[in-house]
Amino acid sequence: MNPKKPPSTLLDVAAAAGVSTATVSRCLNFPDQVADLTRERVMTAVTDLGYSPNFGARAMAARRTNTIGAIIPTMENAIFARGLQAFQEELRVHGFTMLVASTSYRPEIEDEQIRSLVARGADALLLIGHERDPETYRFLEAQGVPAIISWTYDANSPRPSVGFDNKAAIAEMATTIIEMGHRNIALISAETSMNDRAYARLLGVKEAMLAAGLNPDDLQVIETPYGIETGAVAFETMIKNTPCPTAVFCGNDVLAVGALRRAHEMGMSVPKDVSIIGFDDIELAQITNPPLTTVHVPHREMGRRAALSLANLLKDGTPLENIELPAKAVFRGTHAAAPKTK
Amino acid sequence: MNPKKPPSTLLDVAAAAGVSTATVSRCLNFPDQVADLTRERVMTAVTDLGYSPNFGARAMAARRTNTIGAIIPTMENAIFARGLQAFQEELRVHGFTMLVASTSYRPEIEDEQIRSLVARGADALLLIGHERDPETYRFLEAQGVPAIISWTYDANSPRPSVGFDNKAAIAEMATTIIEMGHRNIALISAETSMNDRAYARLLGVKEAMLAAGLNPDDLQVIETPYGIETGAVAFETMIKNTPCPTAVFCGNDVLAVGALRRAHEMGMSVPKDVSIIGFDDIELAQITNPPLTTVHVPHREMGRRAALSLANLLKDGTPLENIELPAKAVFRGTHAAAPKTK
DNA sequence: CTTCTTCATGTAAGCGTTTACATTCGACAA
DNA sequence: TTGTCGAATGTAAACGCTTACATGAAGAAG
Repeated sequence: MNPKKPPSTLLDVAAAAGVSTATVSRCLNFPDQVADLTRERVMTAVTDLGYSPNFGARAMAARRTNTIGAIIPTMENAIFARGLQAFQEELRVHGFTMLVASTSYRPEIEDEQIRSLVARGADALLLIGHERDPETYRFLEAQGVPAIISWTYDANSPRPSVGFDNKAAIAEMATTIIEMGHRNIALISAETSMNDRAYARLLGVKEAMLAAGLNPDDLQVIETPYGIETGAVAFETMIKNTPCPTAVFCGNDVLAVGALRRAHEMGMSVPKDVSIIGFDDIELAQITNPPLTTVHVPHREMGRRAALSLANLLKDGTPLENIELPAKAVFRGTHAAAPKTK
Repeated sequence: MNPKKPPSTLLDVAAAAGVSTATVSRCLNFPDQVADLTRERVMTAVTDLGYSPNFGARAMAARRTNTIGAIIPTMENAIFARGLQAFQEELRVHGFTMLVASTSYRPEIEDEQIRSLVARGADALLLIGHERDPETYRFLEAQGVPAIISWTYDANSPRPSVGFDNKAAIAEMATTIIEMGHRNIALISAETSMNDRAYARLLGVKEAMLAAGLNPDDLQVIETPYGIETGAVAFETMIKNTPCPTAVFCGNDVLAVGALRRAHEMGMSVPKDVSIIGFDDIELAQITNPPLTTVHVPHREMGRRAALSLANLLKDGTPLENIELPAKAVFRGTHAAAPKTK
């Protein structure tokens, strides 16, 4: 369509302003190192030509990008949205840019995305959960790219993280629920194979059962991909089991919302007939009817702290710490004492 | 911590494999141009060294990146999630990678993100809505970066888009609602100043009112940022107006969900006391109680078609087309005839 | 046994920045 | 006047890759 003039370069700007490329570069990066008059001349040339620095070239020459990559399992629902938002905001304060990628909960895609972001020059990475192919960690080390783990906390992990104790959080919730008389417990979980958060939550429920004198093996578990509809389907399957569970824990709020909907569709009353418990406390949890009893996750604080840690690492070399944040049960409307009739 | 060996480069691999950098490069990009034996040797070296190509250098040398940027207003809720997902999937089929950025509905941030993605080498862009500073369009043209507009369709626009007619879609819905006897109409809208979709939806409602013999100026409008809570607040304000609206349109489902919740909290019955109508038909719309009457937007199709168009443009130079997709009203549970009592 | 092809590989010139180092030019102290 | 110093600017060497072009070897054709 156009004569397709190639975009202008530093050299073009330098020529237009009658200075060297070095001066232009300094104008852009360290404005105070250059004389006021020159600076003005250069800036005019920049806007006149619509100059925009080439990121690749810049990254190559400067050997850093001020970019931090975030790799999350999904953008489909709001689970990570609030945390990421906070992460980005804090990053921005420190002069870093965020790049996001999502994996659809698939380890091989995660690996691909990690490599892609590193290749793109990410100075550091935010990753969700500890569990991944050791090869991937080796790769990051070889490339010299630091990574912080989030959405989970494990005191014993050699890798720094900022998150909460998934197991303890759900165990706390489960303990209370069991105290309310529930004996037949079910869990609709995400697939636990490559998802340590999901697995930790499973363990947490079992732990609470054990502590309460129940047999953890009696926990009925369905693993399913995340989604409202999948949650609904799982709930329906679950509820037809014998013994029929009176308390259904869900790996996250999205599943719980699906379960809740299906419960209503099946004519059940929540929480009278069955208790449904979520995890995450996303905005969704407050708009269901009744509002969802769930485990509150410190989304924003996690994002903020993760950003802060990485920014400090990149700026002054402050080593990453292992930070634990509190997650706690919030009791709203979808839990109640176990129904008497049995 | 480590001796911080710098990551290995093409040269390292070449040395390790005993070939030239050109051969390594060919191995990676055009494997069939190189002898089997050599290729094997090179590939071994690649994995041994944990080599990962430097994207910046590659982009600079090859003058393209096979990357397409998508800039959306928000990731906070699922409004754009499904469309983006489809966009990405289709892109992937054609060998392109997607880069996402979000703007929080702020034009100046959008401009920043556009520049950032272009600097990062995006070969093309997906943008939401037509309306933006002409300067931005000039910039894109100067940089030779094609962009496709989405989530809206305007036959008269000089810029190619793939979307639907926001005005007509909501007008269709409004016409039906008015036919059901509603006379006092309200609209909870996103801010219309730099959001042509929101503005078109406003016009659509007014158009329907006019066509039905009502006075468009009687439309009660509140503009508010997107969010469940903001929707709730706006609804409460709205409903206290005189005359009290019997039908409340919402600029999107998120606002509508907030409105619906507040209606319940205020002890109103929906749709008996008031009809609430959303827009977008995101997953959320089906889980409310009652399920939301809303305008269905062809999210996935839009994403797919946009990706396809851009891929074709980039591959064979097929020019972008202006594509209109259908959006249509879906009547679920939150609308009813206007209440008699007045 | 030449001469031509063809295929696999090597050579080296960019791509657009940043930045260490060199240069220039006044101002100011001695 | 001379010397010194610092501020402003210029010079040119990377940075890691792709690719047009050159080279060489091995067969095919004459």
